Amino acid sequence: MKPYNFTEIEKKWQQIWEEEETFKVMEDHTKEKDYILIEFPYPSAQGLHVGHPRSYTALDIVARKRRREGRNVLFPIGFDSFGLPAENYAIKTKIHPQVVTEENIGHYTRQLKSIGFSFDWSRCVITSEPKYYKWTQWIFLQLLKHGLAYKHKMDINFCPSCKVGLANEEVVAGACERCGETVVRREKEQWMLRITNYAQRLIDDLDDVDYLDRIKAQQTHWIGRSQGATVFFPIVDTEEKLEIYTTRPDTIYGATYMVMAPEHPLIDEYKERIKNFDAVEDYRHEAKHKSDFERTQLVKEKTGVKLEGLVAFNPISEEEIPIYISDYVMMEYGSGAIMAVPAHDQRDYEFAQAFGENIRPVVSGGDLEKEAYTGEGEIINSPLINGLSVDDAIAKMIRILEERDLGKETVQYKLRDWIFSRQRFWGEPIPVVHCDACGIVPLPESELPLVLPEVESYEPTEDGSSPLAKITDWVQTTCPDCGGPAERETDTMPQWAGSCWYFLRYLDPDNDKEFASQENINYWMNVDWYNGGMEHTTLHLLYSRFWYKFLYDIGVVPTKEPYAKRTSHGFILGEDGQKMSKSRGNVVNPDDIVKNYGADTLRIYEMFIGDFEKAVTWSTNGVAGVKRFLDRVWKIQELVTSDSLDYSKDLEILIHQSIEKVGHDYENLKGNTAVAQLMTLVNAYYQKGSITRGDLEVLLLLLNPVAPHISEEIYEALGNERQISAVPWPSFDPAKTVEDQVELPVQVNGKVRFRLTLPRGLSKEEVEENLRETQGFKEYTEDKDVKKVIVVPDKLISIVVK
RNA sequence: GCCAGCGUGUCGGAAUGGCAGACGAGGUAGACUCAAAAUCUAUUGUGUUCACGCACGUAUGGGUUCAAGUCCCAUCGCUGGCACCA
Repeated sequence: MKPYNFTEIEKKWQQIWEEEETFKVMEDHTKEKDYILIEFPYPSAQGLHVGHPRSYTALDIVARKRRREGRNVLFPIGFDSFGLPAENYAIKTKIHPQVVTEENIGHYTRQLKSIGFSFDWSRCVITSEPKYYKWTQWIFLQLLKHGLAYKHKMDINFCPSCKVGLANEEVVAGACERCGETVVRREKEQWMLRITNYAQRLIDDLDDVDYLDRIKAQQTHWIGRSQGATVFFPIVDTEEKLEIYTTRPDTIYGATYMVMAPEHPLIDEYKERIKNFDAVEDYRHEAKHKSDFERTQLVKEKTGVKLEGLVAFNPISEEEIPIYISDYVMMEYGSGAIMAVPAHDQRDYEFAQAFGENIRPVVSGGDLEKEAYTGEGEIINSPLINGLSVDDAIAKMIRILEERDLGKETVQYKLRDWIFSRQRFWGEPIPVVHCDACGIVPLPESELPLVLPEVESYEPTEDGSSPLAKITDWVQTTCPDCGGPAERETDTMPQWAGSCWYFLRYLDPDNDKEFASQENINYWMNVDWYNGGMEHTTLHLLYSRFWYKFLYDIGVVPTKEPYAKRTSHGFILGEDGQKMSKSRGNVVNPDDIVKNYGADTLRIYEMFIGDFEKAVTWSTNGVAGVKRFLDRVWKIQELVTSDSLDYSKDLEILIHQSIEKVGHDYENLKGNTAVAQLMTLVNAYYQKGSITRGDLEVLLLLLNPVAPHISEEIYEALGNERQISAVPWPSFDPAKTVEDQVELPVQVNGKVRFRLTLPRGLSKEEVEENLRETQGFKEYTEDKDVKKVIVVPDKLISIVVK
C-alpha cells in the first residue's frame, strides 16, 4: 500500500474543489438555508496566524456537515483590508497601501486554500475595493440624512511627533505606540455616529438572540445603563442652574458640596466671578495634559480646586454649598457635574477628607470613621423622607423633585457616541463636501464611490489632518447643491466601518444597483451563526448591530438583529504559554504545519487542542500525535477484509454511538471530544483486526468535515464514484447505541462495592429483586439494617445500610 | 473595586448530580533492529499490600444529597473584560 502522502492528496482535492466549484452556493431560495459566518481577516503582512484556522475549522465543520444534511449553506470569506498597518508601512516605504494589501490578500488566499476550507470563494468581498466601499459610503450618507452622523469638537489623543490623532488602542502607557512620544489631548472636530440613540435597543434586543451569556453580559455592561435622577442646583446670585445626575436622589440631604469636571463650560462662563481663576486655570491646564493613563493611575489621590465666588444651593436641604472642580468627575458622563454625598460615596468621601468638607450621614449604617456607607438602611437627617428605605426614598424623592420642578427621573448610559473619523489615508473617504454657502453637503448617490486619490506621501499634515488634505485638486471641488466652490472632507472612516455590514454584501457581492438585492437579503438573513473573537464583543459586534438596526429602521433589511447566534473562540498561545509574538520567538506558522504534517493534521489538531472557548497552548507533540492518528486512519485500509457495506456486528454499537456523538459535538463546537470519539473508533477497528468496507466508510463520513482531504481520498480508493461532500450525513439508530445488557455498579453507603449485569430496561422493582439474590448484596447487608435501596434504571444501584 | 468565567494526574484535557481521569502527549518496560528512528504490545493518580484488595484523591474549609469535580455558602488563586461612570 502507498504511504500516506498528504501533500499530494491535499493538493489533488483542493484542485478538484476549485475546478468543480464544489462549495459554490446556489441562490436556490426553495431550499432551507444556513448562513454560517466567520469574522473575515485583516490581511496583515505576517500572514495567517494559527489562531485563524481554529475558528475557521470549527465552522467549516458545521458548514460541511449541514450541506450534507441537505441545507443550502452560505459560508463566505472576504478581507477587511483597510487599516493602519498597511498605511504605516506606506509611510515608511512609499509603497501604496493598495499594493501591499493586494499582495497580502494573495498570500492569505493561498494559505486559506491550502487548509481546505469550504468557503465559497466566488463571493469574496474586499472592503478596500471601490465597488465595495461605494456602499459603505452610501450607508454613511443614509446615517447623515437621518441625523445619526454629526460633527463635533472634542479632545482626542494626539501624538506631537507623528502629528496624528490616535485611537485609545494606539496609546500605550500614555505614549504613542509607534514613536514613544508622550501623547497630549488636542481639540479636533470629529465625525460622530449617534450609537447612543440605539443604546436601549442594543440592550433589549439581546433577549431575542442566542449569544454566549458572557457576550451578552459584556455588551450590556459596556452600554452601561443606569437609572437615577437629574437634579438642578441653582447657583447663588445667578440665573444659572447646575445640572447633575445621580443614582441616589435619596441621599440629596447629604450633598454638602458639588464637583464639576475641569472641562465644564460653566467655568468659563463665570470666570469673572471666580476669584481664584488663576488657580482654577492651572488645575484645568494640568488636567488637560494628563493623559487618560495618568488620570486613572492616580486614582487614589483626590485633587481639585474650590471655586471661590461661586456657591450652589441645595434645593432640598436649602443650604448653600461650595463648588469644586476635580478630575474625578468626567465631562463625558452624565452632565459633567455631581452632587457630592461624602457619607455615601467612597470617592466623595475621600475628596471630602482631603478638603475638609462636611460628611453628613443620611442613611443609617456603616462606620463613617472608616469609609463611606453605600449599603441599605433607614433614611435619617432628611425631613422629607426620614424613616424610609433607600428604594422607597429614591421613588419619593424623584416624585418630590418632579413636583417642584427641580429635576426628573433619568436614564444614563456609559456608551458614548462613536468617533467615526480618522485623519488617515487608508480608509473610506467620507463622501461630503464643505461649502461656505451650504455647509456640509452630502455627495449625491450618483457620485459614489468617492474613490481615494493618489497621493505622494502618506504622512499626515502639520496640523494633524489626513494626507488627503494635501491633494489640493482633489480637495477643491464644487458644491453639489449650489455649484459654488467647496472643499471635500479629508477625514476617512475608521477600520470598523467596512466590517459593519460585510455580511450583507456576501449575499450579492457584484450588485452595482444596491448593496444587495432585497430578494437575497430576505432569503439569507439573519446570519444563523457568527463566530468571532471576544475582543470584538464591544466594538465590531456592537457597531455592526447598530448599523444593522439603522438599516432595519430605514426599511432595507427585514430583521432587527443581524446575528441569530454568536459564539467565540479562545486564543492560541505559544508553546511557552505566552501570547505568540515575533519578539518572543514562539510564533507557529500554519504553513509549516501544513507542509510538515498536512492540512488535515492541522485541522484536527486545532480542534483537538482543547475547549474551543478557552485559551489553549500550542503543543508540537500534540500535532505529532494527531499525525500518528491520521497515519493509523490511512492504514485502516489494510484491515478491510469484507466488501460488505454493513457494519461489523461487534462494532455496531460503537459506530452508532459515534455517529450520534460526533454529530452532536461538531454542532456544539466540541471538536476535541468529537476527535477523541473518532480516535476511539479507530482504536476499536485495530483492536478487532478486520473490518468491513461499511465500517471504514462510516468512519470516513464522520471524519470528513474535520479532515476532508484524507477522507475523500480513501473513500475514492474504496471505489466510490461520489465525493463524500455529496454523501448525506449518516444517521444512527438510538436503539443501537446501547447494549442489551447493562452493568450496574452497586454502591453501598456511597462506595461502589460490586457490579451486577442485567438486561437493559428492567423496572426498579425487577432490578431490586435481582439485586437481593446476589452474593454481594447478602455479603454487604449481613447483620446490617438495609435503610434504603435506590435504583436508577440502567444506571446504578445505591444501598444505604446501617 | 465591579462584571463574567476558571481551578481535575507529569502535561493538554474528558465527565445530562450516578463507576473521576475518556482521548491525546509524556514516562517506564518489552518486541522488531547490529543500533537508532519509526511502528507495535503492555503499563502509567497517590499510599499500602507478595497479591485479590483496601484507604485516600477534582484549589481550601464547610453544607445539601442515598450519591458532589458537578449544586449551595465562605476563603484563596488564576484568566478575560470594565473601571474615579456619580
